Amino acid sequence: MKTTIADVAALAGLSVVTVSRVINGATTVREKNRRKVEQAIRELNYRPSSAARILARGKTGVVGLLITHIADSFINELVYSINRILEENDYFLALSILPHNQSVKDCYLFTPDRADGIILSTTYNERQYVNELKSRNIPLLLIDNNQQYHDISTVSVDNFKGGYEVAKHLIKLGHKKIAHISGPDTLESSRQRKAGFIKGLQGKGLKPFALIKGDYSVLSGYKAACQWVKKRNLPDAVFAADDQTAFGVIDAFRENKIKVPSEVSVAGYDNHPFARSIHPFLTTVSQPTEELARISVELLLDQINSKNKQIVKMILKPNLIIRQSTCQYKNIKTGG
Amino acid sequence: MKTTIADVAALAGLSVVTVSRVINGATTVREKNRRKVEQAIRELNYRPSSAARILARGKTGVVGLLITHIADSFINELVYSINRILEENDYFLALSILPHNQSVKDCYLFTPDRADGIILSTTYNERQYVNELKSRNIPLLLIDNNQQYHDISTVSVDNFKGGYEVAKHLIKLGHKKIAHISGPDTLESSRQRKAGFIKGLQGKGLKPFALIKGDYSVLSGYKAACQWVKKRNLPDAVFAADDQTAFGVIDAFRENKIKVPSEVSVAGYDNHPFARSIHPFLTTVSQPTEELARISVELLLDQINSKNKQIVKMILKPNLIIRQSTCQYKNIKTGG
DNA sequence: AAATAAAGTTAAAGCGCTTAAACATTTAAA
DNA sequence: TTTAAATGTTTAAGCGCTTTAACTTTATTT
Repeated sequence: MKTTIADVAALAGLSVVTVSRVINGATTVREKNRRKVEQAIRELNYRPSSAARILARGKTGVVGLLITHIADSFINELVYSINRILEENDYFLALSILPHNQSVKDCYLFTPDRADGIILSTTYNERQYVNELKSRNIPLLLIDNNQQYHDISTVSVDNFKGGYEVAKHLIKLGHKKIAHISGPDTLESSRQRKAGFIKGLQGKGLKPFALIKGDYSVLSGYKAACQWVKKRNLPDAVFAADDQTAFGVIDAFRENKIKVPSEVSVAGYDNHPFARSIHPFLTTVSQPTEELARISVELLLDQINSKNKQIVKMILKPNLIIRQSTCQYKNIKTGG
Repeated sequence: MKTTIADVAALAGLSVVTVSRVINGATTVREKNRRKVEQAIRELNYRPSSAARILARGKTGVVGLLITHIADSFINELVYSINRILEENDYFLALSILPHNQSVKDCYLFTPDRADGIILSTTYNERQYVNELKSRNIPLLLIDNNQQYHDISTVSVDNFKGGYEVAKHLIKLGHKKIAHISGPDTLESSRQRKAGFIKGLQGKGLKPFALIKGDYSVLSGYKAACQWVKKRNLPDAVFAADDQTAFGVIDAFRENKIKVPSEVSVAGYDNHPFARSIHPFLTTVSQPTEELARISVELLLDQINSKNKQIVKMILKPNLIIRQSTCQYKNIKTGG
């Protein structure tokens, strides 16, 4: 009932070994016979059983990507890039979702013989997850998280630098009263962006106008901005720890007839797709997703193929994208 | 080097068959021996090879979910729900991404022995994808797409009804000049929402104030609203085909000092997470994700286990969620 | 203590493929 | 034609597990 390699061999009038050679790209097969085999495969709509191949070869040809959340534009791009780059290298991508509070051990990718290596991307619990995955003894790479205490390779983007660059940009525009709405303190990315921002100000002898604790949400930005409006004490510029927060800030200012950027400049972080469609177009920081994906995949494949087993910690540079939501300081405050 | 079931048997002082029985939950093992086996498994950190099991049993215990895009709040919830429900049924979820313009045949899940059944969720090319997947002769279910011409089971949400309900709601509030900004005509969901909306108006003898073609984006809503403002001819209410479009509409109105909802009511579709954080909170239509996931999984598992091979076409009802962006008609137009 | 039921064991086959070895057949080069 | 190189074939083992069958040991009943 199930067509096997033997069926193909029979139809092609050749041996199973020859068919296997064709499938696996051996060069020792005459062109004419290769054609016969390919024809038979097509006629029978044959595809080799992955389980049998994995068992026989001792490797899967699969890289697993373990992520904790998917509805996030950054992760989305990352997944696409990783998928494409793996394809270029004749590997498959298997994606696995790790719901909150669930052990890695309960997930698809944890079972042996599903993947030759795993890329982990998580914003929390990374220590537990890494330890659990390490117990599987499989090549592992942590992406977008440069925790230093793990003996595994890591590729991430420099959030400190991102925050620093935003500060530099806003200062250069002449702003002095610069506020920051951070993300959750539990996230390394958030802590780094804030630290970079503060450092950037310090370099020019400035202190933050305010440091508000947010949570990477529209609402947290909205509320922070409302507070400033209420106190009639507006900053010259706001650096929101992510674009969603920035959207909330802009929203609140507009509701209160405070013009962005002429009265207050606003910058975000992430280069969310909306950043190009909301008004005004948002000044933000974009992460080099493509590069992040390529480097991660290459490092992991090297590890899988034992080309290079060294632990690598790589930190990529983010890019400041200047759009319409930030402009030169003008001192025409109305609401302040 | 690799620990196998034989190693476990040796350490436990029992036979391989007994170990296999414990692993597979057979009831014919004495409690004492079961403990021994479990202890040995723990000591050796043993997990059976999935490839070997699949090969031996002829089934994978995996359900594949094939999706075309992930950064979408609806899909996100759906994936989580499906994952959880599969878990309850002792199945694993394997997720596979299908990039634009790529054949299903190139993706992870298409290879034999990766999954016992596949759930497909796509907003385009569904005919091609379904045909390619059918050639694999594997239980298949199409989710959120009630195309009638496929001989496969389908579970979807009634977009027509959703559009109809929004129309009814807006009419009940006293609005007469009701506009619609649709999604792409290539999407069934968009066509249905529009059709339901028009039908809803017709029932009360109304015609759409305008039917604008959008594309499920913030910008398309923004532009449509700007046009109305420019012509100084505002609708009483706007039904945007999705929440993102609605966000754009609200954005444009606010920029032009037109109050939502007191001057124009705005309704969206999808119950996007932002719908609860943007101001005003958005009246929208939510889809019964949990139910969608549960029914789909159950139907597919029935098919896999040959309990029920019938083709089922199920259409679930959406829920209108009334928030702050729609209100009673007041005739206080300023911009019209 | 004998009879019966329950729990384990050994042996063997098989899932579908890859890979190596030894040998046989073509084909191309000398 | 002879020889060597290139292709194929057959045979066999093995990847790690499940499952069945036949049989043995251990526990439970009467």
